[in-house]
Amino acid sequence: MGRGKIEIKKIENPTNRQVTYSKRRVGILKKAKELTVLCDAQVSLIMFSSTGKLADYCSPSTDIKGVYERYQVVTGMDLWNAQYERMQNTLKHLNEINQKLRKEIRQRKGEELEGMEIKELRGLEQTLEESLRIVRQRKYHVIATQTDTYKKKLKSTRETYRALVHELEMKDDNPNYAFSAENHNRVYETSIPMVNDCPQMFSFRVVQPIQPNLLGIGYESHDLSLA
Amino acid sequence: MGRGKIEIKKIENPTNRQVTYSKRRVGILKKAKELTVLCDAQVSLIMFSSTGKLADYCSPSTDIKGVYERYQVVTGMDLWNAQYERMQNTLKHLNEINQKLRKEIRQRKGEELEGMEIKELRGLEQTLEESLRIVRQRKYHVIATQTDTYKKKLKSTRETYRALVHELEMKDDNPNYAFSAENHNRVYETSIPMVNDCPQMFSFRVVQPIQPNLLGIGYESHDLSLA
DNA sequence: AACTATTTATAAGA
DNA sequence: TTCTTATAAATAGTT
Repeated sequence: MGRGKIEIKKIENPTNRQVTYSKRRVGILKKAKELTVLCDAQVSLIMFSSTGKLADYCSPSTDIKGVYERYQVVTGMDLWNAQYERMQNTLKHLNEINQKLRKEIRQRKGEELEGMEIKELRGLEQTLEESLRIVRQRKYHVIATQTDTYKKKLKSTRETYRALVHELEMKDDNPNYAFSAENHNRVYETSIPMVNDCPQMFSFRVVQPIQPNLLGIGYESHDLSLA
Repeated sequence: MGRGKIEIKKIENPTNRQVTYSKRRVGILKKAKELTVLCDAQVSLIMFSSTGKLADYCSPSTDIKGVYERYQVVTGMDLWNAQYERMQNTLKHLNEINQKLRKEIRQRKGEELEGMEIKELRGLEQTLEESLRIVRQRKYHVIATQTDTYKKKLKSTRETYRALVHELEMKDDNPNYAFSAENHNRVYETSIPMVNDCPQMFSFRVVQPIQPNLLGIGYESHDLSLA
């Protein structure tokens, strides 16, 4: 429909192609609109030119999303539902695991024991005894290790101190007195924080804290609710 | 372009509308194909007639999903990604929570204590002691309740028995002896299962089972790995 | 579904 | 790009 008939194949001249695209784009958009109005149809038309420019039309009775959803329903083609459902299932599965884990923790805490048989209660008691044994053992191990470390540090500090005192006595008549005094002071500064670092080391058998939940991370009441 | 010019407004006659739709549908599909070939464009055309019938075309260089995704990218319009990302985040969040729960359980079991300070270890020890106390208390409560129940049943059975023996003596000379004997037997049959139902009731202080994990549901090693 | 008079779209040129 | 215009193509009304 023009001055001459054209063959329907790619227009190689880019300028020509672009011009034809512009003209025909207007034409097809007009056709889409007319079809919508005349025939009460729903039409979605999306075009990308060879240069990547977008042009689109959608009947006013719907929108792109609506058209694609309807398309999915009619064709049975699956554009997103498979992935969506897969995620939904994973979510459900994760939630179930979550519930089981919480229940296990609650029972280990001694909550929610109502439904348990004697046999189960004895099993739970036993696992708790075992856990307690392991934790105590670990505690004593850590205490022993730390005590040992601090003893060594203390001994080393004492030796350094003695050496410096000795040095000081040797240089008592020396004019460089100030230099030795500096070292002297530094020894005391170094040893003080060692004691403050772990005050409970010297009282671990005396009093147990009264509050039940003094544990750090992992034992506070996390905000575990879902958004 | 026909015998007469028509106004672009809805064709009220349904037959006429359907005929026009059929003709124009063919026309616009042809236009879409020509545009694809001539101008090297990507075109997606989806139409629903007023009766709901679907007709569509898509350039062979792509597919519906591809066009749709490209459309999203170019327009910045968000059709599915928001929901998708929201789910992705929820999934991630749930996984993190599960990891924390697992860690708490492991620590309560006495595993993974390597990184813990003395203070934390003492807190854990304390909570385990408290849990153990509660579980024991509960166990004794259940045992006491059950023992009580069985004592009462036993007593009631004994009384029934005595009453029947009494009845038997009273009717000793009676010709209906067979009837009384039946009742007599039934009393024994009823009392036997009561003892078998709960054999551990009479031995709960004697021996603790050797296996550490005799607990029922909630304490087996669940398969908690994700699919 | 086919025909065809007419309208509409558009290729080529300006 | 836009306008013009000759011509091809689409299609409304008819059969």
